[in-house]
Amino acid sequence: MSSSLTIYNSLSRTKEPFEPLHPGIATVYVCGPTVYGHAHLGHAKSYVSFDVVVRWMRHVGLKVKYVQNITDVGHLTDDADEGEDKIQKQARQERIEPMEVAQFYTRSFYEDMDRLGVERPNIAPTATGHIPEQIALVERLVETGHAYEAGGNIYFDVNSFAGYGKLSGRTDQEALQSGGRVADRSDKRNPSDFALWKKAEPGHIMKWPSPWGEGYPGWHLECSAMAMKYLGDTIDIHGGGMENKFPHHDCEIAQSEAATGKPFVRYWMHNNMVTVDGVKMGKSLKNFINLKELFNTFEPLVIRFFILQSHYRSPLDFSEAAIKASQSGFEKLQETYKRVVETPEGGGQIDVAAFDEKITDALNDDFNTPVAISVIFEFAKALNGALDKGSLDAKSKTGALALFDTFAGKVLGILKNRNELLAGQSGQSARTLDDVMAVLLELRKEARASKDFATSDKIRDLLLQRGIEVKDTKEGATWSRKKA
RNA sequence: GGUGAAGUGGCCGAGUGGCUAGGCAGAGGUCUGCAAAACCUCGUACAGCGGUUCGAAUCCGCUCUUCACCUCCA
Repeated sequence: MSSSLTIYNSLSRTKEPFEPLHPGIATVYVCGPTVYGHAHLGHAKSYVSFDVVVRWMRHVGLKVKYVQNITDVGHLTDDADEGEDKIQKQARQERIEPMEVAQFYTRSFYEDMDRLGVERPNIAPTATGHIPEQIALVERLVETGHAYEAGGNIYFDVNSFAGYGKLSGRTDQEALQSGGRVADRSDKRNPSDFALWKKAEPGHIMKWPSPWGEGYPGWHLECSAMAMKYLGDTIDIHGGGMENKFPHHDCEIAQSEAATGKPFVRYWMHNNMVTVDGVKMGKSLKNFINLKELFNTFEPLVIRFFILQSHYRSPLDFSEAAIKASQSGFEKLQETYKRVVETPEGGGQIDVAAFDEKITDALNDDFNTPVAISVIFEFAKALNGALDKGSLDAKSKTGALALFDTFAGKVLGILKNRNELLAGQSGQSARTLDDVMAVLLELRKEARASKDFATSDKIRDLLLQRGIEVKDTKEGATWSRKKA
């Protein structure tokens, strides 16, 4: 009947059937944000995408253990022995403690993700909270000869690990060395070697004692240490943004597999970037779209819907026109859902199962949310056709609502809360509003019955001016709040 | 230079050997007192040039263009 889950594995560059290491349980690690600024649209694309990944796996019956870190050690602006800690820099600019920066932006991040309907990970470990684990991993690598000390820093010896660069395809050491910038001033044996632990320079605030003196962990270390701590030496899925394939993820593979001798990750998943006018959006470029600002113009769920209308592995080009188009479609789906809820039971029918299967197939095919959404649109069209005839039978109505609740709601998270949709809000003021609206619509109905269209149109127009839209249907007039 | 990805109708955006993607915008129609909403109909798109094939947007080659990564970044 229905297909089973396949995932595009960045490591093999093919779609593979998903078979977790331990049947029925999926371990998932996704690179979290570095908390030194507010979240932007790029974060939204990544975490909304993986939110659907997790939600879908849970829907198909897997028990998912989802870990997403918070990077609160601000790594350097480059991998050489220069540059400033990003969080420390922000702290200096804001004249506050580095940890205050991290806490502030961590809260900000979750605020934004909550509004986007992104479910919280099961475990959200911080880098600063796992310094001992990171030190232990470095010690293990030093003991096994995969790492060495030089000038107070500990580096991973890339030549000690066969297959370094297998994820990014960057295995040509000659090419890796061609940059040459690092080689000039570093103690590294090989320019590709990367820092596991760095000695704290004078003035460096975020530092910890270690067997090698006061210092701080290298950029790539925390993910390996925390993923293995909470999910085991071999994890099922590791996700993150494409730009982290190299060097970050290749380094994670090297240091983890060198330490354990076991495969680190079974399925690598990488989401594509958000672009603005065709150019990548990034923190270092000035073109990033701050989510809090975007939420002033568009509902968070519209942003989520916009993101899911393209595939996670495709780049998403941001433009106001594109989001507005999504908004129209989004509202159309909410309206259809509302119509189904409110429709009387009668003779109309719809074959829900066929749509259900198509959506399931789409999501099983590497989480193809755009296709799933297109099927929901087809479903809505079929439903509206049936509803235009006046009713739905009990089975069709129940099935249709279940489809919406399951796929649009539980899995994709693009369905408004039913109460919000139906009444605007619940509670006494809403009931009062309903009563008042009923009176107005009754007056308008009487005016229309006596062909006093001047009055009936005036009621409609005045309401519309205040954002309340009146629609005449076969069952009488209905109203809804319309956004500006 | 190296490593990857991609170029689809007005816009966004799936698909990937033959069978309608979908959304938005636009045109016509049904319904309506008029609207709105909904529904129906309408676009013969796949960068270019060759090749493979009965058949290619989909495979192969070349060309052009774009983007990402190779320094922090979801």
